[in-house]
Amino acid sequence: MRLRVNTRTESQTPGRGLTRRDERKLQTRQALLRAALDLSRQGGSLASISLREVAREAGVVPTAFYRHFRDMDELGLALVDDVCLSLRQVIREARASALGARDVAIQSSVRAFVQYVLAHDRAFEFLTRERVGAHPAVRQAVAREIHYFVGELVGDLRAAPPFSTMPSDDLEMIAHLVVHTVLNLSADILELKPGQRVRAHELTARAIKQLRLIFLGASQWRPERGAVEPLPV
Amino acid sequence: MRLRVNTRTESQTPGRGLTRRDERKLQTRQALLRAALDLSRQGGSLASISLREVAREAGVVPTAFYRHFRDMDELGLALVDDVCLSLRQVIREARASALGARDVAIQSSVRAFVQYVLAHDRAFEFLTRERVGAHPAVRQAVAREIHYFVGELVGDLRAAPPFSTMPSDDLEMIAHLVVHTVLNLSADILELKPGQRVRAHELTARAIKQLRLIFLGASQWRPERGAVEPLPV
DNA sequence: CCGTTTAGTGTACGTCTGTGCACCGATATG
DNA sequence: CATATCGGTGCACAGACGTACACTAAACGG
Repeated sequence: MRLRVNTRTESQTPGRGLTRRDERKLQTRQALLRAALDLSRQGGSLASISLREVAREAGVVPTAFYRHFRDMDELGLALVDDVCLSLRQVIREARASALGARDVAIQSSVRAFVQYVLAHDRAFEFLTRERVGAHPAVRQAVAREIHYFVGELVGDLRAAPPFSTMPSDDLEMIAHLVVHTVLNLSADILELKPGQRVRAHELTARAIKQLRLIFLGASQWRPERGAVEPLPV
Repeated sequence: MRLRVNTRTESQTPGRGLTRRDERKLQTRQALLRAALDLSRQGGSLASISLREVAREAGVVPTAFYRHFRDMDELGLALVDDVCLSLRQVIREARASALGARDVAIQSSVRAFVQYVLAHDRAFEFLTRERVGAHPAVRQAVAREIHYFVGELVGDLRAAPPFSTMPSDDLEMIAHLVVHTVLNLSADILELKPGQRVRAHELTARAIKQLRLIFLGASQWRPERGAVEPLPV
């Protein structure tokens, strides 16, 4: 049963816009993506859910799946793109507000981040899981996204006093550490059952301390001593 | 076709020893565990392999599986125990040798760790993956193991000068950061294709720097400034 | 020695899976 | 307005899955 919305041939998006068919197609495509996201949440991972389940959840017959994706692998990649796209927006805002005074900024932006994680829990859960999940291509896509994000943080840091004179290697090393500390916080928080807000606060407090410690170390960091000899083996 | 090894009724393990049956059983039990480990490696995760696959790989008929485990979930838990047991030994040695001079110890013990990871790649790969895998019980088991390990590191650190006077909270916060930095290194290295030793060295060097930075921060850490106010929300 | 126990076998089932194919009907297009 | 396009449907199939059951034979304990 499908409602006929409008019989008039109105092309609300004049020249380059989507046709009604394209619009419909995009709609079920996103229904499939959403279904996969939801199922992979309760099912544990992408690898443990089936094409048929996804189609069923999306309200579509199994074979219709192929009009959008070749297989579950391809859907996985699309899902990474989709999730990361909507997340970048959100992260960019957080970054923007974190460029103030150092010490107080750590606390406030970590808290903002935690709020983002809780608000977009399905997305973060998906990423943390598929980062080490079964599909190599999906893993790489997530890794690329994280790398990209580390790069952005490097850019941000370079603007601040202690980092402006630092070699790129060291800067990236620090950004990498920061990002993974935060991702780790995210994973820990998402592991909690819905009721445990107290525990979430403990975890957040710990992460804040960890970041403070990292920035404390960074302020004392002397690049030249950081040289590491090659492996003797 | 099975060889009859010995017709004599010899009880080589006199009183408390295993009977021949128990011995046989334990043997196929470990064949099942090994099969699951191998398959979960190439298949991507425990969740994406089947009971039948495991049985096949172990060289037994599917229904024989039930003589050892109720289902794949239970095997997963057993596998965590098994893998962690054999790993603790190895880690304990690494810990023991890391209690020397601080700065040089970081470098050498990280390198030792990397060697351990490469030598026990199947085990580490399994743990990194199932840490955020599909089975909640398995996830918790891995988390418990990591927590246990953090505790051990706390004990080690307490022996050294800058940490002996530090509150337990802060000490645990630092140990947690160290452990996860190292786990992260492990995950990154295992993601590499077999041929990329150069890249492995880069990753190791970065992790060494990160740990140096952490310990640098730790040496400057003032506990009283670390207080974090409760969430306003 | 003889009866009991039990790890592993073989067969059999119902269910679910991915996917090929022919088809429909709404939409787009010349 | 006639025609071509194409997202979604329905059916069919072979194969893999988990698991129940009856069974065999080797090792056990009295």
